[in-house]
Amino acid sequence: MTTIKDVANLAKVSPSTVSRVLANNQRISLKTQEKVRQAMLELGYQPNMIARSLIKRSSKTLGLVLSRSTTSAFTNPFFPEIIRGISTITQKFHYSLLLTTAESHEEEAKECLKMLGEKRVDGVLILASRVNDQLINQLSLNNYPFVVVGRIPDNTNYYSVNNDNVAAAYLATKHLLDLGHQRIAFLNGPLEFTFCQDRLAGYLQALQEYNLSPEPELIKHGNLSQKDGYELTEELFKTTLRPSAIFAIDDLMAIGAYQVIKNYGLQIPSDIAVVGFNDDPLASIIEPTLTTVKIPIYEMGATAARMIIQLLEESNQHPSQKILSSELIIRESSCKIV
Amino acid sequence: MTTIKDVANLAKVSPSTVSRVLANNQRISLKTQEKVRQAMLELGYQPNMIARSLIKRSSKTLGLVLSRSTTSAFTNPFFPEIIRGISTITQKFHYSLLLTTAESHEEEAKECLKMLGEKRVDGVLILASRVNDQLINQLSLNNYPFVVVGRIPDNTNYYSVNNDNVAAAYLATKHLLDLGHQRIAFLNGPLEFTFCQDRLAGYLQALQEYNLSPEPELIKHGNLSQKDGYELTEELFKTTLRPSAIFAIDDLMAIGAYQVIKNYGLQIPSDIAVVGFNDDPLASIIEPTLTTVKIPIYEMGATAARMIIQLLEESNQHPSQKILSSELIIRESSCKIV
DNA sequence: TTTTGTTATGCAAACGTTTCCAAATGAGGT
DNA sequence: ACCTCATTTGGAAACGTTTGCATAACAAAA
Repeated sequence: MTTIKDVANLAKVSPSTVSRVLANNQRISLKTQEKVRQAMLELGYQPNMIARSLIKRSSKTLGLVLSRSTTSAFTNPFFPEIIRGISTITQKFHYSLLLTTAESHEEEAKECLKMLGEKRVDGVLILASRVNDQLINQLSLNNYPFVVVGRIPDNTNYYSVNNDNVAAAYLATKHLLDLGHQRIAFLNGPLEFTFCQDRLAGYLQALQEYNLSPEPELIKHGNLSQKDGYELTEELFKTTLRPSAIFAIDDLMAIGAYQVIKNYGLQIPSDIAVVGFNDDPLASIIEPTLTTVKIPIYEMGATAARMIIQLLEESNQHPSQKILSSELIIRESSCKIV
Repeated sequence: MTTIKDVANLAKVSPSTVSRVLANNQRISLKTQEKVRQAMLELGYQPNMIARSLIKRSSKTLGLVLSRSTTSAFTNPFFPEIIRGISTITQKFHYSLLLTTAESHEEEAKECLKMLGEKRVDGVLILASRVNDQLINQLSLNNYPFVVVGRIPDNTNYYSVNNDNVAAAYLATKHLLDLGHQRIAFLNGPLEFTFCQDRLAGYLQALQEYNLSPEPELIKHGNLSQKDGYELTEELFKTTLRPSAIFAIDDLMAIGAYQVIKNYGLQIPSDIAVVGFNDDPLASIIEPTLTTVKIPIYEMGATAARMIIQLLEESNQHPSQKILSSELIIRESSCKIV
């Protein structure tokens, strides 16, 4: 391996000088700079980041743990997109990204704390927060730098990036109300996730604005899967009065609803309108194409990454919450019934 | 930060002893082991992996670069699945995974060599190999440990994991031939990818077995996208004699073909049968459901990870190629015409 | 020439581990 | 009690950097 000493020897200077050239230190004469650069080139020198990390007490690495449970990340386009957003920024700022997967939330927390404790990463990005998240507590207890993608309940005193779940769900519901629908079912996910709470809030807010009182039998909870979308819709269809529209908290659930609706020989949107969430690639391919809310996933990842890097590099930061806005994409599944 | 010295002080032993307890060295008396463990617990000690990496000359980290161009990784389920496979194994063997994204193949190569040169990672996993891959040459030139997921042209003298592309494409084509199809179009990807070459080979092999000579106008090349699937199928439909079946090298292309077929008012599979590749979640949702080849993506990732870890930890390894078999999943798009 | 001041460079310590080698400890045999 | 030998422990160097401090080099002022 070629080290800084080899370069120093070849350039006939001390290692310190080489180090300073590496750091673009101004107090090195142009002559020596040139000499050193030449030597580095000649030897194909690349600094050892491990050694640098040790003395700098910073690995210049961010941690990301993908939990299987987190919004069923693995079948979801969420996952690759957010990584792309994060990665673009980390690269731009010469950071690395350490990735771990976990099968459960407990494991996710464990991995997170381990990465930080072992000094492998300088900070972590947390995806999708829950109502009573021990991990968040532990992180702030240890003063570990972190940014969460999602909303943290109650306490706003953290760094976070989120999309406007309340507003988006409100808009989606309003869209259905404006089409004349009165009985709008809501297929929700587990309430332990704050985004599920928020989208429910948006849904309720829209109903209220139209002076409709929410009907408990129209609000169902399940996992964010096609299967649960299917089953919950079947339940809905067994109620006395069927809904005329379904708002699903995830496109996959909407797909599940599609299947039940078709099984019943009903037409979308004339018999039942459907709106999803996430703008899964599926949404524009399935028939009829699915109206859905498009979240700026890439941007959220990028923003979160920028935020934590800033937090790591500038001392005078204080907690901030960023909210990015989503967009309702209207497609066939909720077009006007002519 | 609590270091090994703090533990040593508290346990009234030397740092060396603590280190040995950490490494489960047998030559430490049970008494001291107990003392040290107690002290570690009390202080909540976690070893600094950076320091360890420096002296051990190993970061216990694997590198993975996802290139945008690589099989259009980002819209593809390939990407999350292979990461899951890799990550499961890295965790099991106490390795980490360093992830980078790149927008082009050149950038991918650059990032790869950088991670290795800077000693951030001990070895890398390369996805989807190309016909004339400079990266592979550079890696082996530098004696960097790597495993490729895919097939390397010509030279077999590397570590690799692949699925049985030739056999799988052969089987898929044969399946169509057995259904009585004679004019089977093949929507292929860029021939610079070895997997495209291999699947073409399988297709040709099946034709040959049925004494059919391949017709150039039935073999089209494009990118692995829905858009190109659409456009290539439109081209196909302008030929004198339309194909009676389409074999697409990727499900997304098959979806593109679906749209053209439907635009022409034709029925799948009665007018035209379609077979895809990859078993994208879409395949089982789209109507009619799509016959496709299911690749053991997770297993490929896991196998590749196991392979490189073995290569890193055991000195007496020599290059080996593993081939995992795929499975043809027959669905509505190619069922028997009754 | 000497002094002063600035600028460029080198020395050595430090980061938190691991591991070689030597020393201390203790048990068993005389 | 002493010696031998095996076992357990500690001291110190090493990994490849960065950086505070000191000094060398040199130009400008006296």
